[in-house]
Amino acid sequence: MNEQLQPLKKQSRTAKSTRSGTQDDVVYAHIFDAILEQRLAPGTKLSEEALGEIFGVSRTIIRRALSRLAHEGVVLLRPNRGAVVASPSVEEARQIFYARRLVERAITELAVEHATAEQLQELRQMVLEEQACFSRGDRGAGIRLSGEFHLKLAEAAKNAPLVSFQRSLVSQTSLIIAQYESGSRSHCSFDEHNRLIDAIESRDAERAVMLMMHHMDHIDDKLNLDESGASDDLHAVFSHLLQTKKKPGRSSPRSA
Amino acid sequence: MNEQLQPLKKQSRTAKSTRSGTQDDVVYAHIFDAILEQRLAPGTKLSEEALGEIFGVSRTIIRRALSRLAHEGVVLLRPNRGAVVASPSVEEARQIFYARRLVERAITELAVEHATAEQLQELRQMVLEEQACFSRGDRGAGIRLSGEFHLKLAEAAKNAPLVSFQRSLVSQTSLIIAQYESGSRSHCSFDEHNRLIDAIESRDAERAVMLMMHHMDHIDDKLNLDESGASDDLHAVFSHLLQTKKKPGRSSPRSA
DNA sequence: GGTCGGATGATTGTGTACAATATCCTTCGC
DNA sequence: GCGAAGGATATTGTACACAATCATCCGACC
Repeated sequence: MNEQLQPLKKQSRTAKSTRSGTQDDVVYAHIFDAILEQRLAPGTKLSEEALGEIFGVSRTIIRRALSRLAHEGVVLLRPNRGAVVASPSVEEARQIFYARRLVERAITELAVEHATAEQLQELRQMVLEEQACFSRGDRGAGIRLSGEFHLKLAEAAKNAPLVSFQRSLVSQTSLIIAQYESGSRSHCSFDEHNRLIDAIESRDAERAVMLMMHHMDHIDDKLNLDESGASDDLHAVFSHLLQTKKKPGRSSPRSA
Repeated sequence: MNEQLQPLKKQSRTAKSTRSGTQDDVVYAHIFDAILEQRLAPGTKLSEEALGEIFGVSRTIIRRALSRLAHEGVVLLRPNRGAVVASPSVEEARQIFYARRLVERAITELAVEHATAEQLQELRQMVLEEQACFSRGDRGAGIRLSGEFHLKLAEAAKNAPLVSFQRSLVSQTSLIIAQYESGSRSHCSFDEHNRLIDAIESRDAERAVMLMMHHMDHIDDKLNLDESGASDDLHAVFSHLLQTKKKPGRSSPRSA
């Protein structure tokens, strides 16, 4: 399973800008990208020693990176049993999407208020890159860039706590998309992203929020959360045999 | 400055239930409590070696605990320069309160929908404890318990990402209260908490949300964020001399 | 006299060794 | 043949030692 990760020492790659230069940022970014681009499947065990050897650093660094990833929810850290790539359940996915609608709405409103011309320009640039990825057939990078678009939008909202939360939500959303996406391609249709930028640029909060909410609808419409293929939760698999059934009860804060 | 922390090995104290028993949880909880109860003032340097000696563990454990605290925003981790207790600026406080209104609204709606009788009972119990603390004059523990009330409410909402975010927001809010609170006492008036539980118990979402929003109003009304006493930001201190002034522009999502 | 520069001390960053725990396989008993 | 108990192996948890970096202080130079 080691070949799925980039060898090492190539920090000029797509992996996040490696701002402060400290080693664990590089490791963090690489594993992060690998998970989001689905080069690491959900449930894969992340051995500290193996990762350390791959990246040429000690377990100390790996451990820190895994800790950060765990805090963001893309890695599950089981005490004394090591780390695995997270595999969100359907219920967890629902909770994440609920939170995401909430945050995206607020971010959109704030972005309409605070986004600078420069930031809007950067957003347009990101949409172009995203489009290029999908047309190139690089699905993994497309999912990742699509997520980074939403993260960039959060930065334009100028609210640090929301940015931090959004980072966690976007990461997990990407994981969910990678896991539950049904057949149809063209995920975050870049067209929607572009129209969203238009609305923000014209400072039309109402329209921007509407577009964002529809965008969210389209994302989870493409997922088949209702009939998840395989599950490792025995109770969920055999739930139809149990007497105390739980209703799915889709709860989306669209009316809020 | 070492005497401000509890000696060690007293994990049956008020510090969080110490669930998994691992050492760093204990250390984390103790430092966390110390900060929230204002036994550690904002800006205080948190030396790894000193903390390690106090708690009788190695720097490895301390480092992990500090890392977690930094992720929650109550500790600032400066590369190569050590950790300090966070001291949120006025602008950061505003952003935190904005996010908190957003989250508290959603949590209240979800709690009305999902809170069990048992959870409501636990909430009432917490209000009693909180009340006891304030009447006993233990201001620090009062602030902390008041925060834990809001955290417990988040758990009743049954949305894991929101709980996690709320934990971070509540921690930082406590820090802000400890830092900016103006004269008047009786912070989170327990009465408001009680009425909130009533509304949730009667499944009256509209009233519960209204009470929660008023509760938020009362909290930041008690803070003097507009005329912060001292600041370490020179630009902020002498902003009236600068030509390009920034308007404060209070932005609260009350109309959302 | 003030400021720049270098040496010194302290503190954090990283690697590694050892201990504790979980997992897996073998073996024993039923 | 199946299940359970025990040990062997591998992996994580913790402590510690060394390297790198930063803050401070003192002296020299302008």
